[in-house]
Amino acid sequence: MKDVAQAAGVSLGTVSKVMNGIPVGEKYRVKVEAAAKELNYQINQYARGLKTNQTFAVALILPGINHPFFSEIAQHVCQALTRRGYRMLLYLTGSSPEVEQSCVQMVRQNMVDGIIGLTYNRDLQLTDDMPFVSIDRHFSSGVPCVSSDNYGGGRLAAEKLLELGCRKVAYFRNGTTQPGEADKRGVGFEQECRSRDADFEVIWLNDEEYPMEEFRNIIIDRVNRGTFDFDGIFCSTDRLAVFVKRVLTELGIRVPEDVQIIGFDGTRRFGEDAYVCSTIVQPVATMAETCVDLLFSKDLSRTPALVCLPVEYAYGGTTKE
Amino acid sequence: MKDVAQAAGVSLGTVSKVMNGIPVGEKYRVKVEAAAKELNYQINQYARGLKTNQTFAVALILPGINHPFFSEIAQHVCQALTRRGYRMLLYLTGSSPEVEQSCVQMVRQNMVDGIIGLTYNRDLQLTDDMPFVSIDRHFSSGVPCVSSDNYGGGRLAAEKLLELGCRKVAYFRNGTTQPGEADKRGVGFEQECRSRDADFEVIWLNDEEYPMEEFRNIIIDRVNRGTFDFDGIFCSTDRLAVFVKRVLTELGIRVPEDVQIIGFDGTRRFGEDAYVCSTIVQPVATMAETCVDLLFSKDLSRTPALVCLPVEYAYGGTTKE
DNA sequence: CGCCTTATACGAAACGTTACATATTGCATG
DNA sequence: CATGCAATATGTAACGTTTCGTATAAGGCG
Repeated sequence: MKDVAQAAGVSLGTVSKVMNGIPVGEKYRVKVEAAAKELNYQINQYARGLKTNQTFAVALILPGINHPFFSEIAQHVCQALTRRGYRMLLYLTGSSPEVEQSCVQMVRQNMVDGIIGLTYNRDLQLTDDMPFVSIDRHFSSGVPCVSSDNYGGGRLAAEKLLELGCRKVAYFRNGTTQPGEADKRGVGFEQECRSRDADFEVIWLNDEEYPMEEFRNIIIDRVNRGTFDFDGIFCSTDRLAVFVKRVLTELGIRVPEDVQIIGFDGTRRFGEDAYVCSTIVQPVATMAETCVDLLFSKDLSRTPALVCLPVEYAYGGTTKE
Repeated sequence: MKDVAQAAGVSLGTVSKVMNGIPVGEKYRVKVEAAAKELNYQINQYARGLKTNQTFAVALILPGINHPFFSEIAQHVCQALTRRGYRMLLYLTGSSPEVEQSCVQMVRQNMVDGIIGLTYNRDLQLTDDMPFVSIDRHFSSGVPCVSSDNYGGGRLAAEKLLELGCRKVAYFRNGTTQPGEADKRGVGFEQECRSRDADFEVIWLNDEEYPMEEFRNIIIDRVNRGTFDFDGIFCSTDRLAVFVKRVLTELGIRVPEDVQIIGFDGTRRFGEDAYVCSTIVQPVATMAETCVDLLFSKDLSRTPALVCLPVEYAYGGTTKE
């Protein structure tokens, strides 16, 4: 910058103004721009960040990125940020609370302007001076949380299964014991079943103790005992739904003729528009963009604490319709 | 840091040393560490970066992240970087040369310590002072390129198809006209066919002009004319392979009984270990880690210009075995 | 006990910006 | 033509680190 100033015969302050688009005398601006191009000058964001405490960077914290749901979130968050001239730091935690905490730590050091996080650590210490938007997890304090309508999705799943003729339905759930918005899927499902006086059961395996494979044993066990009397299953994720479908098929139980299955997420087949199973579709793109919007809303404290985006049902072959 | 120094009754230099793990008198170290914890001191990476020109950040440039191949790359690169105490900036280009160039630009401003890029822009201007490792694209200058053994993969595909009994095989390719390492898939395929005196044909659609859907028209057209005489197809990507399989199935052509198909990448079904099609598997994890290794190798100029990682064939239902 | 050597903490300068107070310019007015 | 005022460029002091030359303390030896 010093070189540019010298080459253009102006002061540093003037160069600074030009680089920031602050109005400056026409002839000066031209000279500075010429000199900058000539010298291939690149502004040093680290010096700027040091001075302004603005870094034009946002951190995205995710458990991983190998799941379509996560990678879609990342994709849309990244695009939304780029559109606003921001860049994205990606942190992958593997769902480990410790790693999650250390991310927040790192993120503070790196002085990003904000964080968007899909975390599981219930005691995550976030500094109140750091804009934070959470996905699928409602923190106590004034951190906004965006999620899809998990409760409504649960109800919708029950409604669909029952309207498609199921007599006894089940909710299969795996995942962490850490409380999150996703819990409401089960709540909605139960309530809808109750209000319809329908027979239902909940089978919940937390994956701290059991791998998803454990569902296989449970199913086989109940089949053997003759207590596998469901004709409709709502699974907490598409991943689980696909797995359950496979197990049932292996056992000679037909899907969807004998048992109908609905998943949650809206995961599509690779290279196709079709869904991997009948499912409750989360509006991932909208969720991601809402996160970014929220992060940039001027007054974070006066912002809605919980943004709940609408879900919809989609047919994917594991239900009759 | 000033506060910490004051609280500990030492100078800034001493605090700096403690924070960087440089040996310092025991009693000083203890006092400084206590004060730092007390004041919840966080080092300011921007100030440090300004001074040292080391940012402990690496940029990963990808076309997008919605494709399993890309997201796996991102996942492993991120993990490898984290393991080394680095963080990752993610840039998504959508395969646009302009965006790719502007990424390099941004990346220079942000003063990352290096770039790993999967780019298509053949005239990408990279500064020679910036460590750059390329995936699947061999630049002229001293930028190392890591890719899987595309040539060998092409030969392997031909070998497999022919050994599984195919009499006339084809290479279906879509993608950019921009030259890249992936071109060698076709070269290897052709050579293996020639050396076996086998009948083969190449159908290449660049997606600047045609969407992948165009393959449907070509296939239908040839079926109608009676010139669809292949019994083995090697597709440049799994994506294309899956598509072609679907088209053939729609036309009543059985896969793999009538036509066997091999793809490229090693994409797995969602939630299963199985591959989406019979395929040549790229060692994505190794590729990603090699990129990071290369980026950190002391003397980038004396580093191999092209690292070629072994591929392997995997059965995925679209071949007889 | 004093001097010299070695080790180690100190202090100031610098990294590349921005922002504010000050100086300069240009222009209109009396 | 001098004066005053507005507009605009200049110069300088930070921002929070690291680094390096200098000063100080500690320890060993004569």
